[in-house]
Amino acid sequence: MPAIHLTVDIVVFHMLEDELHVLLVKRGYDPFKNCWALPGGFVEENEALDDAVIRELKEETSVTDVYCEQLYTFGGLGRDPRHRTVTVAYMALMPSDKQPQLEAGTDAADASWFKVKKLPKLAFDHADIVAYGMERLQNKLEWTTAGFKLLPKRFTLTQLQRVYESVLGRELDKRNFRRKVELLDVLDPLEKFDRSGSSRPARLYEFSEKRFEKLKDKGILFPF
Amino acid sequence: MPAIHLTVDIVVFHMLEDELHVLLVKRGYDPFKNCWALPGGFVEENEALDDAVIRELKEETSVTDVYCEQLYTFGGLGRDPRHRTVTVAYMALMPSDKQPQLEAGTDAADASWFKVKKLPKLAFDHADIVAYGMERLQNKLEWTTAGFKLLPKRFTLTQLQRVYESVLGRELDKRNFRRKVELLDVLDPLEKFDRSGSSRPARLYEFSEKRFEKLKDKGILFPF
DNA sequence: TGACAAAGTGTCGCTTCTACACTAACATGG
DNA sequence: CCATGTTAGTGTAGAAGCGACACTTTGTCA
Repeated sequence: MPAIHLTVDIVVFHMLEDELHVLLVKRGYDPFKNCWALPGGFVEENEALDDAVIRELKEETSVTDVYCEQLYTFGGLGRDPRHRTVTVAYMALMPSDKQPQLEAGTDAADASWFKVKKLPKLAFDHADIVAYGMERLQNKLEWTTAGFKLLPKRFTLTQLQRVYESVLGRELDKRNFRRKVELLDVLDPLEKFDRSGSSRPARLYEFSEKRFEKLKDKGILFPF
Repeated sequence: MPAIHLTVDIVVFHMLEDELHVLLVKRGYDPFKNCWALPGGFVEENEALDDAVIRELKEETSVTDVYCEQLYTFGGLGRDPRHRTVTVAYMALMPSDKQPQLEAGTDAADASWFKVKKLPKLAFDHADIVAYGMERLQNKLEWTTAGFKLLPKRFTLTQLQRVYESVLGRELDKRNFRRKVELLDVLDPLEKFDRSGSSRPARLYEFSEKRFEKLKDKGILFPF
């Protein structure tokens, strides 16, 4: 059967200083040597696609247990100047309390986080892949709990709002946002406060999977 | 690089007698010989994924120019009992005025349409793929013009409503449905009527791509 | 020409969305 | 310890959209 090379590429999203970032690695080899690219690599013969993603993520960030989701498969001709390569793109949502150790992987000389607003030129068609990932993330934000997956276990409502603003690319009204969140009734308020700022401390919340399941059982859709 | 076989499989949707149907082919070879399966086949080395879909569709139905969209890539181990096979699933929307010539293709002994409500047992994980396609179609119906792509060029409002009902799997209120359609303002009413029934003839409409583009320019989302 | 069958048409109450401004609580520094 | 700065936290009113609901019109066919 035809010699088609199969890879996975991963758009890893992460909140840093209230802004959405994407993980990029600097390529150590040709093609596109020294160019920034998405983390990823070849799928092994006895490895499910999802497992390849988990493996690559671990190799590049030493992080496990993050939310992953398949985006799209890019299979045009001429994507890779050397071989016929088809790539299955994924996105991953890395909570901001996970501390990824950005390690130079086997085929990556360097790795770092870039604001989605200010990405460098990317190798292959990776700019398209990031754009697709952003679109998917924006959509998912509105009817799933994807937003919480970018936050630490305990977070303030303002932090949550910043996620939505940074992903959607526009400012939201504080009172409307909080009303919607309250109506959802999926957050457990804690008796703890975030005292890291230099003003009034904000209450911390936890996302409650249990309450969320109840909503789904009732057939209530996510109104974000 | 690893010997991974890459295929495409296509969920072809079609309206027959006001009901949503899916095209299936009876497999002529093992594995799953004589079992019903989705049309599809191997991707060739110098062929883009989208082109492979177009080719397969033409081979199985002799139909060209239908709307196609990638769904998801199924890449688990053990999908195919013989080789490691990854399949990129697509869906196609075939308008009900296209007359597909269901031809026995090279690897298909027989082909026919099945109601989505009454599918036979399917080969491989094709049942999962159809389910995924249905979900996608249901979602797209609500915020895109996918519904019109299953209809002939000229159609009645009742025909349009039947598409929505058959895809969504529930009945809709005639007046509410028509109000929404009217508000959308993307249909051109014709001075022609459908006289095929045995009662009051229904006005025919055409979907207007031009009007739809205007809506998008204004930033108005599709409220279906 | 009468019976049948599908086409076509409006309203009202309810829910949901957006726009909008002030007070409360804590930290910091003089 | 008090004044200042900064973010947290809170409610309402008007507009728009949604679902539920029944009857008249217009053609076909026997």
